[in-house]
Amino acid sequence: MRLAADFYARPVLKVARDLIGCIVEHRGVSGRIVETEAYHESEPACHAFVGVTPRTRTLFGEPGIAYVYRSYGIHAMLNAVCEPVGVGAAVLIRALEPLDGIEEMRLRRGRVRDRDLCSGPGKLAQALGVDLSENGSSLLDGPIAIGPASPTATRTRIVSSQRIGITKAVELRWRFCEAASAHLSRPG
DNA sequence: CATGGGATTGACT
DNA sequence: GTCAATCCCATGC
Repeated sequence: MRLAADFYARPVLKVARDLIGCIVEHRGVSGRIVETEAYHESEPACHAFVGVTPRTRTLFGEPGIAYVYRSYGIHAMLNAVCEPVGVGAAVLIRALEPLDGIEEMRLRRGRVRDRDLCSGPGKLAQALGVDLSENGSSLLDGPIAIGPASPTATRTRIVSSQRIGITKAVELRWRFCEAASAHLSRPG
């Protein structure tokens, strides 16, 4: 079961918070989301701040598609596009707790502690095998799937903090973490 | 067409 | 703690 389009067609801050605990899956490899960040066209840290360009076109597309881009020439970053068509906004998936396909993650990630298999946006994209060709693909029926959090899971405490690695709009506390998780990119 | 800057990571001192 | 890798693309001439 996957999250539906109307889940993504909401304010990006709400989606970022609600994605904590949800399950990302790609070709049999999956993990539980423990860290996200929200980005919105109204603030300069968001790629969409500059308007529609070849790079940002995906961000303005249908809610529920993937925005995948290359960071620092090396790493793939996986985002879920949010808000109505025409609004540039997305949630960056920053860390996962590995669930399925852990052996495959180890093969792709090399010799690291299991808690570091997906403890960062570049790491999790590598562990899942997500690449730039999946930019614009649908999370509703494409190769990357996001399913709801388990209803039986114990309710976890979610904390917000400043986003990581940006130089603009640093004051916004648009990062969301599962406080108790051992799989964060950095402590909450 | 040339330039510069990243929503990062891992290796190294 | 410091620092380089590496490439897409936005910007400016």
